[in-house]
Amino acid sequence: MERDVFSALADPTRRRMLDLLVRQERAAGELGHAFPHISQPGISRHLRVLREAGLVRVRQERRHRYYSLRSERLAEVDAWITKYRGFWEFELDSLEAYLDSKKRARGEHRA
Amino acid sequence: MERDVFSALADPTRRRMLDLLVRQERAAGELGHAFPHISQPGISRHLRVLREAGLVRVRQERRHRYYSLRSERLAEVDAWITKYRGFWEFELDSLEAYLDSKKRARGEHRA
DNA sequence: ACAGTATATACCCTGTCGGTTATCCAAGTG
DNA sequence: CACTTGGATAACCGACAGGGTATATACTGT
Repeated sequence: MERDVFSALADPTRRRMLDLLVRQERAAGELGHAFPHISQPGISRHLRVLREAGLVRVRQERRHRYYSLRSERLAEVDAWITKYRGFWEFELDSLEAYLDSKKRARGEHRA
Repeated sequence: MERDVFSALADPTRRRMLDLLVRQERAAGELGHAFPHISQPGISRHLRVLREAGLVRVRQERRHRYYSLRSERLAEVDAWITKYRGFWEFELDSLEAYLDSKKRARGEHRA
């Protein structure tokens, strides 16, 4: 338990699994069908990692185990990256300003 | 080259390095001082991973190599997580609505 | 040219990851 | 109860990640 969220997200298969869970919960087997090249135990272990990272929850109904997204941990990641958001907005602004100054320079040439 | 951003972010040391670069560029050695338990080559290799993931750029000046943040890739991660943002806002709304309905229920009891 | 500082690379070792097959368990069904 | 189905766990394996020490490279000042 208590596994690092970022390392859980490091694997592309697991990221795609989360993608599949955005709109609806899905049974483990259903998720598995999306990855025909991975064996059933492989799928099960990926799901375990996601569980241990707190990224999904499971609900048992009849014979099926339905996985669904848990928002909290993803929100943490979002919070982390928010620190940087201001930064790249600044960089893009700089680029824009640079291009803008160039354009203006050209304009002045012609004027 | 061309290394996966998510796996580069999977290591906590590398995340902290990025944190150190948010406000200013820093020389490799300067970054190293923040991690006294890791040897100089270890630091250098973490920086290489960040470089190969496109998360930082390097600039050589005199004897120093100054690392600074590159926004593009972080913006990609942000774009990825954006798909989920709506989701957890929905979940939080649901929670809020639930608590709200409870409060209202209590209110009705008293009323 | 030499010594010193800043950083990267080579090489090795160990632990973890992701995959596989075989097996187990739990739930539903005849 | 025996059988099937959905899914998790166990045991094993090759690849790789991340750490260390030793060494190479690059630039500076003398």
